[in-house]
Amino acid sequence: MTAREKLLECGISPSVQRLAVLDYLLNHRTHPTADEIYLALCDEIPTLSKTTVYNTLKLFVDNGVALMLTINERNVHFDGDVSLHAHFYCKRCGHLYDMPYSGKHPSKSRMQTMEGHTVEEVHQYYKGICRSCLQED
Amino acid sequence: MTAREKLLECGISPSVQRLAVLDYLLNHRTHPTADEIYLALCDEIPTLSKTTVYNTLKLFVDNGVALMLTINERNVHFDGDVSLHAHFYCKRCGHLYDMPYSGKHPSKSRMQTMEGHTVEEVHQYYKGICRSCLQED
DNA sequence: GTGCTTGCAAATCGTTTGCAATAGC
DNA sequence: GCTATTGCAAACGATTTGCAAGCAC
Repeated sequence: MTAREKLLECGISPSVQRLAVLDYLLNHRTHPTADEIYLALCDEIPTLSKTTVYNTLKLFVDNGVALMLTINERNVHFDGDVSLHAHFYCKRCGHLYDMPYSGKHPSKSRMQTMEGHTVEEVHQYYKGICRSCLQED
Repeated sequence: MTAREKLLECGISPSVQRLAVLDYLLNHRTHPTADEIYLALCDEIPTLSKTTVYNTLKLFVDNGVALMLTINERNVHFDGDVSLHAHFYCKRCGHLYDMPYSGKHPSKSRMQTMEGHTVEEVHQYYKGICRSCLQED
């Protein structure tokens, strides 16, 4: 499915800016911050503003097109892969790795109830020192 | 174990301010923010500064006395319960509930390796609408 | 009296807001 | 033309920093 089709499916009108942000998310599985996305797209769309990037990412998160990762307390990171998976955050270099999810998988129906609460999102992450940083020691 | 003993055990000198913050965390399982802790302790310790609360919480997190919860992208919350458990965050009221951890429990030895990374912390949380907010609908 | 701890004030910076300009049907 | 979208500039607010004063052994 193309980025354009994905947006149309969610009822989001595919403006140049929105397509560029979604394309970036789908082609760069680096869990970028809003700022990283903004800087990367500046060349391509010189008039792009950071506000639009923030607006667009919020729209994507609200519509289930992207995930908001709040692992790093300084910046929010975004993930275009909305499938159930975990992350590993390196305290030394700040890199975010994808990891398999190790918890109970929620039932097929997207909505699940736990202790009376309606669960809409499931998050799991690990923190530590990544293998790349460990090699440098 | 008293708060004082806990601090001594970790090699943290138990100042009035540090004891007050730890006491607050252990007696209020509400996952408070730095600001909430500051406001609550202002009466007790009129000279307390927010900087000291931030310094103290950082010290606690670095020494495994408290957990830093970055679920809410606006404020960091803190938890004096460092045992392995999950959280539920209500998108409507912002309340944080304790939940059982549903993933694989890490091995007894505190350090665990996953895909070559050294894991020091494991986090799991859910987001949705809590039972209290659901009743209001 | 030396080193750790505290606390004020200012700075930082990621993010949000207000609002006017623009684009697309 | 009307509505949705964009983007600038300013505001916001949680957290950090620099540094001087205070405390404790």
